[in-house]
Amino acid sequence: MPVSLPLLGEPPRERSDAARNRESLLCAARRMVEAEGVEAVTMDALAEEAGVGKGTVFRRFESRAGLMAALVNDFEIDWQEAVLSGPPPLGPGAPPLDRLLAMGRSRMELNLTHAQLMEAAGWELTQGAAAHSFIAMHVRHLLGELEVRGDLQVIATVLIAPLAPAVIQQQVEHEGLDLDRIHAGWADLVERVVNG
Amino acid sequence: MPVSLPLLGEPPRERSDAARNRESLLCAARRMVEAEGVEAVTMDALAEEAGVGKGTVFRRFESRAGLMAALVNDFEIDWQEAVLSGPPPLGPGAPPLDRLLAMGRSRMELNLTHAQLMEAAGWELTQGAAAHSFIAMHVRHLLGELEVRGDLQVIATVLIAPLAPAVIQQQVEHEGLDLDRIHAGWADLVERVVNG
DNA sequence: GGTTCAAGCGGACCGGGGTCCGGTTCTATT
DNA sequence: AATAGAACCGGACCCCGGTCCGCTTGAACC
Repeated sequence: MPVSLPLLGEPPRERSDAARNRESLLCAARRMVEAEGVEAVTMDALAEEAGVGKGTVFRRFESRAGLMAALVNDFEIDWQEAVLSGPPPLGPGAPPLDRLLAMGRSRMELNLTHAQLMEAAGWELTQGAAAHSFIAMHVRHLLGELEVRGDLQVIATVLIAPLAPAVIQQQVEHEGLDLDRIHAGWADLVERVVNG
Repeated sequence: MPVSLPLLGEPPRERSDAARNRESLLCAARRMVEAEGVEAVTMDALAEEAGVGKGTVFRRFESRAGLMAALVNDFEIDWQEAVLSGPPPLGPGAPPLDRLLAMGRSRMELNLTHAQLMEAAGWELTQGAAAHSFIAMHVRHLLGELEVRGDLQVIATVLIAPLAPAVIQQQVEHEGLDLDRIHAGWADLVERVVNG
């Protein structure tokens, strides 16, 4: 009979070989993305590159989207870190409006840079929810400080929607706009909301 | 020697059997979507249901996304018709702000109703461009009538982004908001832009 | 009606995502 | 150290989107 019940908050630790494989897979994936682009990262090719079986890849990451999400997660963590405790105006210390505008700019750049990766990660749906909820919370907070009235939950979502990877990519690659102009338009709208 | 050169504007008409197969495939696809949902529409299953070979399906519609786009296109045509010449406030005859708000509401409903179909059609990227450009033009036009100052191209895109199927679906299905509330938030933002 | 040939047709085939299960390896317990 | 059993491993297998190519058919001109 087991002496200690498994604690709820303590998932049974990952075995050492499993951890090794996870690292190996993530490294291989990053290498392949860097060298040949996102589309070249086939689950079979990745397994071979990392020297493991295909089943292992799926065991670790559930799906291709899950793998891509794990890659995106690194950037996401760094970005959230920068927002929560980095230097102003993105981080704390600057006036709320400046922080909001800096957030938009920074997010546009991040989403444009990793648009393909995010799309492959099924961004709009699964993982997007987590990232979205962080950004939405941040934006609601800033809107609150700016004493904006109204349904902040919906307003935050509406302000965030134009930052989506597909939207930015569409404007940059098919409409020939540059980030400065896009951001200026978005900032214009934000200011009207705040001053309205 | 051919008596008449093929006129440039006149693509060599579709053969009758080809036209028959196209209709047959579209009908079968609509039936399957209705009965079993979008995901059940496999290219193999569709071919069998329509009584044609798989190659024919791809000849007609290029890809699964192309097929879905063809299905979406019907609704899209009707909607554009309603905007261009339907009854107010969506169609012409109402004040610009009323038309703009009605457009948002109507589009939200359309996008929510056909969210799965639109996603399967690769909405955000290919076909989305055509639909987007119609909506964007319409919104720019209304913003112009409302004498809104600024970069109308970018502002229009920013106002349209929150209407995207994925965004609406996310709010309705994962955040438990209803369309009335979402539309109210969007309308709030639009009014601030117009009055700002 | 006969001839011609581009257009259409269809199913065998391929590559990639995802599943499964028998064999192997790690770790907790004694 | 030995044992047991859970976690892990890997590759054969399945399904689906997409391609290819040899055969068929429709239509336009004689």
